[in-house]
Amino acid sequence: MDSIDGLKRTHNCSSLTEASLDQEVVLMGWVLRRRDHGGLIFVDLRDKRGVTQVVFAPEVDAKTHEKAHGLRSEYVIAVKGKVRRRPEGMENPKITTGMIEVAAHELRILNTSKTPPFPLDEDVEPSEALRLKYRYMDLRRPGMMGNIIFRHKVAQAMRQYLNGHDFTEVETPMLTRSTPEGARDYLVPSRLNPGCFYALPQSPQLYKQILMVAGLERYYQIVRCFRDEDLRADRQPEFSQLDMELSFIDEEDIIVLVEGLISHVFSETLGIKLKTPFPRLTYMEAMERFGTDRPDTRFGLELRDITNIAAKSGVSVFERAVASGGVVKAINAKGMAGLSRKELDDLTEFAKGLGAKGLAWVKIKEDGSWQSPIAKFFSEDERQAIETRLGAAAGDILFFGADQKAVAYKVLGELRLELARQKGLLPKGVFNFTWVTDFPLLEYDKDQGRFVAVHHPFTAPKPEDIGLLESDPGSIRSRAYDLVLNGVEIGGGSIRIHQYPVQQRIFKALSITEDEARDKFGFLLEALLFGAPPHGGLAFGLDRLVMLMAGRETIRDVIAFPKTQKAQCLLTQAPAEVSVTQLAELYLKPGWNLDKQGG
RNA sequence: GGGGUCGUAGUUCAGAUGGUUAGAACGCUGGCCUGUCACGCCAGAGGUCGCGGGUUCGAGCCCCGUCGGCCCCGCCA
Repeated sequence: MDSIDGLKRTHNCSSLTEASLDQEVVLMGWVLRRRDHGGLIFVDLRDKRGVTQVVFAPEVDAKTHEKAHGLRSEYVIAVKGKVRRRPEGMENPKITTGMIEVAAHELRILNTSKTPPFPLDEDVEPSEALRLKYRYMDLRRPGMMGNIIFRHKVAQAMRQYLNGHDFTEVETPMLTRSTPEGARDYLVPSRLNPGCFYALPQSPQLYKQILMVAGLERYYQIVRCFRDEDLRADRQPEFSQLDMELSFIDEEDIIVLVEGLISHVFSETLGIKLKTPFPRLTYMEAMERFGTDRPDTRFGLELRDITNIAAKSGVSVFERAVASGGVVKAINAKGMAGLSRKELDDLTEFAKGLGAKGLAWVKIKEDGSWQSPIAKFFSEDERQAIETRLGAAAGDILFFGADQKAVAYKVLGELRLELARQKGLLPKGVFNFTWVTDFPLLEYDKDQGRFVAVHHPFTAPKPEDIGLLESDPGSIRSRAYDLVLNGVEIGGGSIRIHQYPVQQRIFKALSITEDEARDKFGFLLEALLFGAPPHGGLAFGLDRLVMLMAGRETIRDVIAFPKTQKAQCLLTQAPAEVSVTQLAELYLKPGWNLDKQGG
């Protein structure tokens, strides 16, 4: 093993071109591959930036050539040599440095490496468990390294834009208090306050509102948030938000600002010019046309309502659904009448898995007739009416969902996505943004027997709806807005309540008692009494945004050290048991791990 | 809490209906090779088939349990 002493790296492995011919250079990095021809040895040297071919030849330096025989994958080396043009016809157009090579006359082996647990070239994808255990090897792969660097660029572009718009970045506490509403908290016991716990923030919501009361006017923060809920491809227990809050603004100001921000980020990092303003949908429109509040607008297959036609048809499941207050929605899957019986059975199972009782379908045959288990129940007029409403033509297949609104929307909304996936209707490299506005402020929670906030309890109601707060809380619309990208919610926010009496009324509608409100949110309520300005904001899911921009399917690929679905870190083995002494200091009793403690 | 799927060599995978000694490719080790770039050629090593139990004359394959990765519902953003 050799020392780095006396050697200075002069270039990285992507920077050498024909402009550097005949220069003496020093490169340092990892051995990606060695092609040993006996008399001549090629090494692909990789560093953070790229790959450069190094040649070891006896006529350049016999000892160095001899030493290069011993190189193996992932050895860390430094080479000193001369940049030369590759012989005619030996260029490699696949790498940026493919026109040149470095003829090494000095080789230092700075470290050796065990044989990697999985190959670092990206032809075969190792299992995720292995990648996470050896994350440092996984991150060496150019794709993953690229993701991490790209994420940094996105964050920098965000900061650059906001710094230029009079925003101030402020850090808020990680050790905060647990509040009701929202997700389950991660708790941290307090040694100095026996029996008391901090909570890790689900978001800096209350702090950023307090900053507005403080008069900061424009705040942002790229901040870690924690939610102790079950994981998904796009959900980690800790995730990052670009969190923003502004004073003296309304919805329009925020939407315009965010469109500028996103456009700047896309332009700076991907070179893509986005078209603004982004399309907007109300929550109602989104639900009725796409069956979800986060519509993927990259393709059609929109939902249509045929409740009034189906109500009178002889199809008993339709009639029953309508009679019990439900709806009948339909999708026209254009040109998909070729779906096989097996495929239709699978789609039916898919629908049942989402709560549907079944999945009715109608194929429009070439002669215009209906092929369907339920065809016989419809009159000619009803068929006509349905075809007209759905724009149906020969070769189409229609799917129906008849149920309570929530179920019918969900089933057809998901079916729409599933059909799009199966038929390849989800183009890569297309970025369809949609604002969704006019969310309901409250929804009734059957389990708790009370209304709960759809967004959070500090969201302002629409002024024209506020009169309904006591009479019909479920119908009030809020001043909340979500930003959706390709069917993924990447941002959400609202105009907040800044007047004490309004906040009081909302708490009351949420069945939060005055005592409880004072106990849990007293500091905010009091702050509202000291000249709180009108304010509102928005938070972006940074991981999700970067994931979509990078064309990945899970946020784990854009997080350096993510956790598994069981919220474990395979690299560090966190979470882990702690000593009884540690527990005692925190006034916690051991013994809750019933399996291992034998009850 | 629930549903689905996967687990076989270092890696990615193949192993119909249960049947002799569990295979391939890449990687690894040794040898040869002066224009390769997924170098080539020759030889070789490498397996508790996730783990435990059961059925059977016989289990990688069947059954039960369990552990782990992933996807999804609920939950949550």
